[in-house]
Amino acid sequence: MSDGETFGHLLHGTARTWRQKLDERLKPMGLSQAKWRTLMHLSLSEDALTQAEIAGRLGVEEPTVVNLLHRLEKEGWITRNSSPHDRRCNMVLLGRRAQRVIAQINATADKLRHELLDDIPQADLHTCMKVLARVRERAEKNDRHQGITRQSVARGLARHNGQIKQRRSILRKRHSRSAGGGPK
Amino acid sequence: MSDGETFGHLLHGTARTWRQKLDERLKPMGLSQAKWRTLMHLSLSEDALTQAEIAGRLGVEEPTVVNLLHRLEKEGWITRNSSPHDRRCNMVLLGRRAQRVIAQINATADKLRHELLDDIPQADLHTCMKVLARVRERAEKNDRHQGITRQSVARGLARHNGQIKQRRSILRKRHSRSAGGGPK
DNA sequence: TGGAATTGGTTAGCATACTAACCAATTTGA
DNA sequence: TCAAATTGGTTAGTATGCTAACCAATTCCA
Repeated sequence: MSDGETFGHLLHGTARTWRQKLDERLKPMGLSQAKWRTLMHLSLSEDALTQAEIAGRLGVEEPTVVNLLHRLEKEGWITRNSSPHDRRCNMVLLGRRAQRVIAQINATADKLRHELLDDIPQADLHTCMKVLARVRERAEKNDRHQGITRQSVARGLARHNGQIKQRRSILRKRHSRSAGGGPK
Repeated sequence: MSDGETFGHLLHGTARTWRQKLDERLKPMGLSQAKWRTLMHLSLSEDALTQAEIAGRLGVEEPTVVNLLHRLEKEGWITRNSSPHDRRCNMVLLGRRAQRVIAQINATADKLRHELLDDIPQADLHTCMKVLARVRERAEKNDRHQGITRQSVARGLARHNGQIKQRRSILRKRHSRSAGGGPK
C-alpha cells in the first residue's frame, strides 16, 4: 500500500499475469486457461454435463460457454449430444483426444502452480487464500442489493458443485430499459 | 486447498468478481474498470502522458490502449494531441468533463474497496498483498526465459510507477537539443 | 553521415467475457 | 389440462485483452 498500489490493482494484475503464464505454457498443446478449465471440469465429472452446468462450474455466463464449446468441439476436444431426457439440453462429453492428454494438461497447470507458490510460506498462502475467499464472498453477497442475475446464480452454483439441483426460485429478470444513460 | 479449489481458480474468480462489482458501480457514470484506471493514471500524472506510458502504467499492451483511448476520446473523456517534440507521440490529456468527475469516480472505487476489505484484519490483508506481489513478481521473472517482449517490458514498467521518468529523458533530451541548438 | 535498430502508434484478427433479446422445451399451477 | 412461468441454449452486439505485422519517426553507431 505504501507504494500506492491498491489491493484491487494488485489482485487484477496478479490474476492477469498468472493467466497469461498458464496460457503461454498450454499454447503448444493448443489450449488456453478457459479451455483447460472446461476440460478439467468435464474430466472431474462422473457423467456428461449440460452447458448450464459447465457455466456454473466455470463461474461464467451461458453465452460465454456457447462459444467456448463451439471452439472446443471444432478442435475435436469434446462432443455435444442432445439429451434423450430433455431435448433442451446438450450433453457435453470429452472426446478421446482430450482423455488421452488430460493428465499432461493438468500436470502443466500443477507445475506452474508449484513454481509460482513454492517459496511462499504455507501459513502465508493459507492466509492469502482465506482473504481472497472472503473478498469474493463479500463481493458476491453484495450483489443481492442490486438484484439477482443469471450471473450471480451461476457464481452461487459454482460454490456448491455438489448440489446443483437446489436452485431457489430465481427472481424474474428485470426488463428495465435504461433510457440512454451512458455519455455520448 | 482442502475443498479442492486451487489458488489459481480462487485468484481468477476473486479478481473477476471484483472487476464486475466495480464495473457495475461505475456503469451509471458511463465508465468501466479499464476506463477508470486510465483516467486515474492521467489524473495522478503532472503532465500529459504518451500512449506507451499509459500502457506501461496500466500494465497492458499498446494495441489494447489504442482502442481504449479511442473509446475514451469518442466519449469526450480525453483529448489526444501530437507532441511537438516527437512527432511519433500522442500526448493524452484529461478533458474538462473528466476533471470535473474524477473525484467522484475515485470515491466510488475507494468505497468499494472499503466495503470489500473492512472486515479483513490488517495483518491478514498485508500478508495477502505480500503474497500476491511475490506471485506476480515470480510469474513475470519467469518470462525472461522466453525472451523479452514488449509485453514483459510494459509489465516491468508497471512495477515501477515512480520511476517512469527515465523514459521521458528522450523527450527532455530532444527538447533541450532543440532549445539549445540551431535548426538543422 | 547514412543505414540499422529502436520506439510510438496503428491495423487486423482472434479469445474470452458480458448483457439483451430471443426460441424451444419443460414444468407449474389454477 | 392448458396457459404462464421457467429453463437451456442461441444470436447479436460490445468491451477488453492478446499477438503479429506494419508504418513513420527517432536514435544509434560504424
